[in-house]
Amino acid sequence: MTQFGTHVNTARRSLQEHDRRYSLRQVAKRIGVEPGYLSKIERGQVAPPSEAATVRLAKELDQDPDVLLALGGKVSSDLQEVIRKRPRLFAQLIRELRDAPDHAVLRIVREVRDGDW
Amino acid sequence: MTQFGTHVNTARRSLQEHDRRYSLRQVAKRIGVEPGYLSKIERGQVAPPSEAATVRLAKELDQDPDVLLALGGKVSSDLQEVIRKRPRLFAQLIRELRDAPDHAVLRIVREVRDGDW
DNA sequence: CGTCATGTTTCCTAAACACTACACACTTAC
DNA sequence: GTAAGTGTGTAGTGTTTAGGAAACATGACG
Repeated sequence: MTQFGTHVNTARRSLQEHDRRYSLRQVAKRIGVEPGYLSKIERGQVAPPSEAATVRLAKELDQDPDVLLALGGKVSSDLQEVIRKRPRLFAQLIRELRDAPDHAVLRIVREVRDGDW
Repeated sequence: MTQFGTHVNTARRSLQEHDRRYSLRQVAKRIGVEPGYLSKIERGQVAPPSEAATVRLAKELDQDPDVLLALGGKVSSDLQEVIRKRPRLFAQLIRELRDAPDHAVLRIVREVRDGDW
């Protein structure tokens, strides 16, 4: 289950092809972790990093933070906070939407965005 | 920030009034923790318990698990799983609904429940 | 009085989490 | 050919999580 590592490695190497500032060492330095640690992360030798480090990594590699967090088995803490503020409401909504097809959820997103409440 | 403890204590004592099977010790035994631990939980002397223990406690005290988890600063792992399976979609939806009034969210819940996709 | 049952206090800990430090081997650039 | 840069391996660290064990104090009951 190290989707996380391979995903990061692939993304980084793809950037590295055109820009040698995306070596493991340089990326590690920019996101503020030790090279050895990032190496192990990419090869799934350790668990995915903390939320904060994951988000920095996602930004650095131009990835969607929520997706990368998900690959790391996490959910963004700001989303969790939204749920925790109105647990009954959001729990019900999310469970209701668990098996809904993407397009149905998307339709709701658009509906809400066009703010007709 | 020990909303959790006082909430549990209040709920338990209110049950205890009419039914002495809801002493701290007996509840602790039924949910499978040591009395000393539950005591500390109720007085906020330790952090809220794990998700599993919180859910057992909620059921025992006839409380909504999602609400009690929220008071403990947690979000049910089954909800997290739903989000992690389609992170972009659900992240967008939840952020969109962050500031929506309850009745607007409820309307959507009903809409979805009446399954018109 | 003795013995339940109640809640509380103190002390301890095993496991998981999130990393750092540093030495190593190999390639590339000049 | 050496200096710089690349990725990797081994070992160890501090912190947090999630409790358990056992003794203690208090009150009610028969």
